[in-house]
Amino acid sequence: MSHRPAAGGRSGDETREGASGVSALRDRIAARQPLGRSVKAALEALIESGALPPGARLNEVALAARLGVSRGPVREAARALEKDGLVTVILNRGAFVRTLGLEEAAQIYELNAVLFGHAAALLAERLSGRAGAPEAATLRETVARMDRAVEQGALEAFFADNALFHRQIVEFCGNQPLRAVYLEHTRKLLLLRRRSFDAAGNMRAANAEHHRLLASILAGAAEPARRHAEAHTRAGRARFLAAIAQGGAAAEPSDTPHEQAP
Amino acid sequence: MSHRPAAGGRSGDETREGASGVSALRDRIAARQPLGRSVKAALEALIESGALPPGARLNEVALAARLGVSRGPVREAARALEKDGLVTVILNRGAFVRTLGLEEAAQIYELNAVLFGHAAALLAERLSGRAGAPEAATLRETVARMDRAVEQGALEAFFADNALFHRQIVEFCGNQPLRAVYLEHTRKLLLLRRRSFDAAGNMRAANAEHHRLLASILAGAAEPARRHAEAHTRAGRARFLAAIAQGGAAAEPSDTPHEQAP
DNA sequence: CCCATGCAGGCTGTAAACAATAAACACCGC
DNA sequence: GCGGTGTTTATTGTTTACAGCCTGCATGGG
Repeated sequence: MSHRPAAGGRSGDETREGASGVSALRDRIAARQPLGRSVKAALEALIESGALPPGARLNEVALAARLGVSRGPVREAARALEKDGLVTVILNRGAFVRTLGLEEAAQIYELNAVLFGHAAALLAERLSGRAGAPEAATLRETVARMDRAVEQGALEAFFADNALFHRQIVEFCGNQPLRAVYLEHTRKLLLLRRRSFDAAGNMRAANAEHHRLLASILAGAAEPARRHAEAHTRAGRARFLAAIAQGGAAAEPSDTPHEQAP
Repeated sequence: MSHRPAAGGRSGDETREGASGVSALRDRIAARQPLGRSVKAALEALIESGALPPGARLNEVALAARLGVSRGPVREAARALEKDGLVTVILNRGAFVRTLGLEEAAQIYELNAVLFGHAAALLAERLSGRAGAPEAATLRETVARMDRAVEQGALEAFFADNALFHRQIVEFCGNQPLRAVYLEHTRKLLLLRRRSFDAAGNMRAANAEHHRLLASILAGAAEPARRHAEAHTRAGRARFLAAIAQGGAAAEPSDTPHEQAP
């Protein structure tokens, strides 16, 4: 089939090439998904990296030019980000990177505590009596890796496995909508705050909480697992708020020198 | 300001008018919001009314013509609906109205039970010691209206106030993200199942549960309120599953004569 | 010196054209 | 008759163009 001039994808027709850095998107990533999807990922990266700080406006034409696509996919991505809660769009004004207020962040932690707690309880029930289940082994491995990271003071590694541990629990609990909601809100927290809160000292405490939680889950004790999971999340909130209080780099919309929504 | 030819909005330039029924959208609704928003609402109405049954495909050009707008806003609305979980889009194939499987519906009920339970607990704490709070009065009124509806066998009225009661509780609990998630998933359940499950007999039972729940909340008893709210939601799930089991009109994707995704 | 008004520019909202994919159909060889 | 293949057609993905809105600045009046 398709004995057409082969077209060679769409890499050839872009004569006005490298306008700037992030480009080169069209050529590789567009492989098997709508462009809007790739653009959304690119925008998320820009937000995470701080290139688009909270309060900044997403200029459609500028971003389109920068990514080497037209405004359509950029618009689509912006609306998707709005649904994800990362930006807010105002009629005829455009999309702005949201600033996560302290109040809202605290509420998200509260929500996450309930969700994570229930996931832990569900998982404990699922694993009850099946200590040899593959999920159990996986969780044990993850915690073991975190132990090593703590010993070595490897912050990045700990962060990664910490996120993985939480993800695995909500994954294994079996409730898909719960998993989706939890991950969505966790990502919101991660993207919109500067992740400078978890000092090395807190790493030890957090890991100890992980051990207690995992023990309850593996013992099949649903309610203790729920309590430990909730307590762990609320402890995370406390760490976050404490870091903010002592002049942490986050939340307050006043320190963004960029244009921002009224 | 704005002493321009007054333009009269954008109602004048559409000479090729009434293509079909649902139209007339552009002229009125577009008042102060992007068209995509209005289109999304229109599509939701079409889904709820059954004009777009589960499994049906959303033809962009057809819908655009029918609503009297171009494909852009329709696309935007379709993507928004995907984020809401009402449709799934497949690359180069389009958007299809989702069919809510029994499994997933049950999981959503489970999630909602936890969320609603926590909302009730939070609200109980908030109202603890403040029996005269305006929220308390509002809730009492809603339940009173439901009492009357039950006596008169007014199903529609009961449904409306039932939804309102739940909405008020998550509203008053003070946690905005929790409220958003709960309402989103509740709407998903409402839109994707034929709401034929709640027979008149169940109405009485549900209302009794409302009374118990409200009593706990007003008494400031957080944990009992949580238990009642969870039980109420799970009872709703049981009613739903029972209705399905006895040949209810829902869920199974096999009975949709329309084209559907593979 | 301060404030309101008029004006210009940039940017978004919407529409319509263009390109490419995927499904459906008809045709051909076996 | 049947499976495979080439072609057609409808529909989506993307780009480009146009119209209106909002904002910022300059200008004139109080």
